[in-house]
Order: sequence, then C-alpha cells, then structure tokens
Amino acid sequence: MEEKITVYAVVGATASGKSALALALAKKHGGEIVSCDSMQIYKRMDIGTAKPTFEELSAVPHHMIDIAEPTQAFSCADYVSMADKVIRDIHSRGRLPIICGGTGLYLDSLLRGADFQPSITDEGLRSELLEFARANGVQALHDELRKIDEESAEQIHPNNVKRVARAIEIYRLCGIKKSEIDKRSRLCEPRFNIKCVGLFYEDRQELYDRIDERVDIMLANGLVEETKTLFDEGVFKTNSTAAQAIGYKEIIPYIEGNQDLVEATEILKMATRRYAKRQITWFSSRDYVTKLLVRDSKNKKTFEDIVNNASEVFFSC
RNA sequence: GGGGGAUUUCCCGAGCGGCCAAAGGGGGCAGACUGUAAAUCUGUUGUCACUGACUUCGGUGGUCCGAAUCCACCAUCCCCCA
Repeated sequence: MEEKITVYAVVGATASGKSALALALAKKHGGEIVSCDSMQIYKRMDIGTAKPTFEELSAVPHHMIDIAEPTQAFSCADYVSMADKVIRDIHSRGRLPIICGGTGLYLDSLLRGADFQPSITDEGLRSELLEFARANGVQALHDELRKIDEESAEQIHPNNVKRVARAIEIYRLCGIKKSEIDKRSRLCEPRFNIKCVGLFYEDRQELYDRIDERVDIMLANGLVEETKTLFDEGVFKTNSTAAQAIGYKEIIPYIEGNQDLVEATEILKMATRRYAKRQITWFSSRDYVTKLLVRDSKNKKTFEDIVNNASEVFFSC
C-alpha cells in the first residue's frame, strides 16, 4: 500500500478571497491549483463565475477549470474522477496540489472513499418521478421511497422532491438502497489526507459588502454581454448544471426586457449572499476545516499575515 | 371646495367585534446536505421570567364584557368631481 497523498485546500464562501490566497500559497510553496467549483468547470462562463484572470491562470497552473461545455452534463461524479487523476499527477511531479473552491459537496466527495458504483443517472426515469410527484403529490412519491428504502425516507424530507426522486432512481437503477451506498462509503478510508483552511469573516456584513462590490465589478466587466452570449447558445434552455449558475439566471429577465437592470442586480446580490450563507453553514460543520479569520478582533490582518497563517496550518503536524 | 378610498408586524399583503401576536408571500436569521449542489430542502422570525404574561395593527379619545376590526376627531397618501 502506497502512502496516502496529502492535499491542501482553501475553502470559504464566495468572494471571501480564496482564489487570491490559494494563488499566493501556490507561488510560495510550489503548488498547482485544483479548482473545486461546480461552475468554473464550464467554458465561456468567466465573468459570472469570477473565474481567475488570464494573468492568474498564467502565474500558476490551474486545473479543473474550463473543462466542459456549458450545455454538457457534468456531475459531481465526473468531478471526483477527474480531480483524483489531476491530484495524483501533480503529486507525482513533486508539486503541491492545492484545492481551491466553494463547492462543498465536490470537496467532500473527492475526499471520501473509493468509487464503488458507476455514475448512473437516467434522465427519463428522473423526469418520470418528478411528474409522478406533480400528479400525485410529494407525499405519494415519498411513500414510494419508503417502500424500498425506509432509512432514506426517514432522512429525506418529503418536500425535497429532487432528493426523494434521486434516492428512488438509485435503487431502480442499481438495485441498492441509497442508504446502503451511503453506509458503505462511510466505511471507506478517505482518499487523501487533507490540510484545509477556511476563510471566515467575523462580521458577516463585511463579506456581504465584498459580494456587492464584486457583483458591481462583474457588471462593469460585461456580465450582461456574457449572459447574452450564453443565452444565445441556448445554455439556459436546458436544465444543465451550468444553467443554474448564479450570475446569469438573474440577468436573463433583464435581457428579456422583463426587469430593469437595477432590480436584476439587487436580486443577483441577494442570491449571492444566500449562497454564501449556505457555504458558511457547510464549511462551518466540516471537521477538516481549520477556520481562519480575516480579522484579529478589531484589526484587519494583512494579506501576508493570512498567507502565513494558512502556511502554518498546511505544514504543522 | 365637494365626494370616495387607503393607513396592519422589516417589506408586500390578508383580516373587518372574541378562535389574532395577527393568514400568505418576500426578505432576514439558523440549519440539513454522501455522485443533479451557485441546486434542493427544513426550521424560525414582537418582547420576556416563553404550555403563560406583556406591548403591537397611522394618532388621540370613545362604544362594548371584549376592538386591528365599530364611532368621532386629527394626520398622511390616493382617486373622482370642481
């Protein structure tokens, strides 16, 4: 058995300053960045996803960015299998894999144990189940789940139709209960050792101000034009992952002439704040995350302080 | 100048004498999340010594056992006629 690879990671809410920190750490320690962001995966979704700039991408190798077409299906499973290879490659070249991103599920899945089920989905079955829920009510669908997988039914709220449907889908497609799959995966050894820092703001408002500012910059940089281009490509006609990205779906009503830009901008900022909150909730409850506050009581740390703090977390035993 | 309508908890908005701290939605806050996740879902949202008490429904004063709901006056806004 070979020794387990150690990966390093910078996580945090959107606009918390992860990218800059990861970049500095990569430069300082000879690392390469492995993005862990469900939306930066897609080509041509640059401004809205706050993708690293050309300069940043040139300064340090970045992976898992621009690897899929926006209309293409790209799942968490795809992410894990690709990122796993990328990390092993970086490690084999004697460089440090530094994961950077805010998609908690992708990171968790990547860290968790081995792949024992092929990625299976069935769009047809999925929409059939959703249709069933529409026609007979969410409770009826949940009852269906209860018949085949009591434990999952217990765990998933009936209103969470997507999850209920997914659990049924899993059972129908591979004959194994979702709760059983979950149980087995818990027994697996984590794939990697991880050293992870999470950027946190003691004052939520400070983060929210950064979000507002970032959205304004996106607009100034041509978010509307970018949205138009993707819109014309038909990206938002599909129910692909890319079509769910915050930053575009809020601008579309404006493009279609149903809303003024000021209002669309407010909604976009709000959606981003809510997303940030969910990320904070997620990363706060992960035991592998070492919290790093951007302020020490009252005093804002310099960027260098934060880089040093993160380095300490990475290389302490 | 005359006639009519409105004013509700952070916002929108229901309520039209007791079952109202007040529906519903939005927003806020908190949480869940194991291969759809920038998605989806849950809880909570007047105050407190919280199975009860207290302060709220533009303001003041009434009617009533009892008022967000009825009456009077005042304030602000809207509409119609001048």
